Amino acid sequence: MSRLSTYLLPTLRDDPADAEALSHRLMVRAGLIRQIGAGLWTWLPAGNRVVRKVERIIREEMDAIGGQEMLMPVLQPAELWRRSGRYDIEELMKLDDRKGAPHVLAMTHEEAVTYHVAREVRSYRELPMLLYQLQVKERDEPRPRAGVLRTREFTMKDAYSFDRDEEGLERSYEANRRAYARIFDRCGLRWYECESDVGMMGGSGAHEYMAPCPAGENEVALAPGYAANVEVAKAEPQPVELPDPLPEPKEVSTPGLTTVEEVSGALGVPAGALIKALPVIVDGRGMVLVLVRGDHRLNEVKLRNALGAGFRQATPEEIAEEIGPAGFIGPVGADVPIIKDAAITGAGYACGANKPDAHLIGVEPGRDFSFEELDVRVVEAGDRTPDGHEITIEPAIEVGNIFKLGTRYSEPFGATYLDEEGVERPIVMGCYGIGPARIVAAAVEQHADEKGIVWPRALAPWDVVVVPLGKAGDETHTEAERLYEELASADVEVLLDDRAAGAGEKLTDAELVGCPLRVVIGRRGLAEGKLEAQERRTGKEHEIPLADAAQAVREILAGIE
RNA sequence: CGGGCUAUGGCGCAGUCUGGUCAGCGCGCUCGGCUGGGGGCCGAGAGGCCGCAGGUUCAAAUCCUGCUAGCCCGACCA
Repeated sequence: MSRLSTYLLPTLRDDPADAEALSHRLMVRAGLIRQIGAGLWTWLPAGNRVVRKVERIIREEMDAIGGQEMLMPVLQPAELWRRSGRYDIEELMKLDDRKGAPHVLAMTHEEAVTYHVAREVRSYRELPMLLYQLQVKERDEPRPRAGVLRTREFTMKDAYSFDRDEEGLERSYEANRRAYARIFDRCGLRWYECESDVGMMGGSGAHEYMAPCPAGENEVALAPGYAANVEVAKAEPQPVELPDPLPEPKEVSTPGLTTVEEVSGALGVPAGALIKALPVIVDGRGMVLVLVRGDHRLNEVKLRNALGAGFRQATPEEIAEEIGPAGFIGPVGADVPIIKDAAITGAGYACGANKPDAHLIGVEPGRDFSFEELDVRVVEAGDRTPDGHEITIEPAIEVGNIFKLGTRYSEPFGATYLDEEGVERPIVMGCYGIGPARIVAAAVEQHADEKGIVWPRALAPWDVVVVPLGKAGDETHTEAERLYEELASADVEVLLDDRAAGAGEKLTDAELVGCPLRVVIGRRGLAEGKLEAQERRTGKEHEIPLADAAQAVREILAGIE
C-alpha cells in the first residue's frame, strides 16, 4: 500500500548542500536515498523499489542464459584471499573476529565461488556452469563520491562462468554479452559496450558497459561503430603542420622556456611540432624516455600494458643524473632506452637539447635517435577511426563489466575437472559484474529534466501517482481513493498522494519523483466528470472519464516506455 | 595520500574577520483558523552542550592547539 501520507518519501525543496552530481541531488531530493557515512547510503522505500526493479530485470536475463542464483557470505576468512594473492589489496576491508582470526569483507566473490566449485565440481560432464548472485560488496574506497555512484558498500550482480576450455569460455562470454545488452536496454539506458583495460589481473579480454552522462567518472571514445574506454582507445591522430626539415638538428636558445606552450610560442610552431620527452622509471628496468607529440598526453594505462610492468615518473634529480636538466630533456643524445609514440611521424620536430635553456629544431626520429615505437598516447576528441569517423569523447558511468579470467583463480584454488580422457585440467573462468545502483543513477542522469526525475517505465518506483487536489475527505479524495484501489487491484503500481498539502506542493513533488503518469483529480474536472492524466516524459495530457478511469489509465500506460 | 572547502534546530543559511545585548533568519514541524489547480494566508508554539576535546580570557559559536566527520579537485580504482 503506497499512501503518501504515511509513506517515507521525504522530498526536499532545496538541493542538499554537499551534492554536485545531478543524480546525487535528485535522488536525495526525491527521497530515494539518504547518507549514513562517506560512501554509505540507505535506500529509502521508494529508492528500494527502483533498485528491486533493476535487480528483477537482471535476474530474469541471467536466468534466461542458464545462470543459477546463489548467495555467498560477505564476511570471509583471510585465508581465501591469501590463497588468491589478493589479501594485500588496499581497498580490501580487513577485520579480526573475537578469537583474533583475520577476516575480510569481500569486494568480489571470485575466491569464494572458486573455492566451492573446486570442491564440488569434478567432471567435464558438469560443465559449463554459470553461477551468480546479487550480494553486497565492500571496498575501502579512497574517495567515495557523487551519491550512489561510487560507494564503499554496494550491491553487485556478480556472475562467474566455468568452462572446460577457452572455446567454452568464449561461448559463455558471448552469452553474457547478449544478456547484458538486454538488461541495459530493458533498463532504458543509453549505453555502449567498450573495449577495456584488462588491468593488472591479466586475462585475455574484457569489456566495460558504459552509460554516458555528465557525472561519469570514465571517459569513452565514441564514433560510429566504435566505442572504447580512453584508457585503451586507439585512433588516427589529427595532422600537424611541421616546419621544413633540416639536414641535421640545430640548437636554438630558449632561456627559461620549459613548457610546450612557451617553447612552441617562442619558435612559432604548433604544439604538435614539439616532441615531449617524459622520463619514467620502469620497475626492474630503470629509466626509459617516453616521447609523445607536444599536443598529446601520455596514456599511462597503455604504457603500462605495453611495458608489461609498472612505472613512475622520474624525479628531477634522477633526470639530471641520467639525461639533463628537467624542462630541457630530449631524445637526441640521451643515453637511455627510448619509446616513441606512433603519432610522431615525419621530420622537423623541436625537442629539448639536454642542456639548460636550449632546444633543438629540425629533429628527425630514426636519423637523430633510435627508438622503439608504441602507441602510448591518449586519444583526443577530433581524432579519427581507421575508417575515417571523427571521435568524440564523453564522460560515462561504468554500469557493468565482463572479463575473461582464464585460470587466474582456478589454479590457486585447485578448481579442476577430469576430461573425457581422464586428464585433470583447470577450469576456465569468466566473471561478469553489474552495479544496479549505478544503473539507477545513470537512468536518473540520462532522463532528468529541470523539474526532476523522469523514470523509464521499467524502473519507475510506481507507474502512476494519483493526486487529489482538494482537502482531505472531500470528493477529490474519495474519487482518488476509489481509483487507487481499482488500479491496485488491477496490479498497477500506484502511489496515492493523500497528504493534506497544497496543490503546488503535490504537483511539484510528483514531477520531482518522476513517475511515468500523473493523474490529477480536482473539483474543476470532477464537475465535468473528468480526470486529468499527464505523461511525465512528454507532458502530454489526457482527459479521462471518471467512470472508466482505471481502464483509461491502463490504456495510457500501455503506450508509455 | 596531496590540495581546497565545510561543520550553528529536520533542511538551506547568517553570525566568526572586530570575543560581551548573539542563539538568529527562511523553509519545514505542532496546535487553532482561513484557503483549496502550482510549495497560499493569519495567529500561537516546540525544537540547538554552535562537530569533539583541550587551551587563552572576567567572558568563546567567535581567538589558539589537537582531533573527528563530510564535500570538491587530483592521485588511486584487481
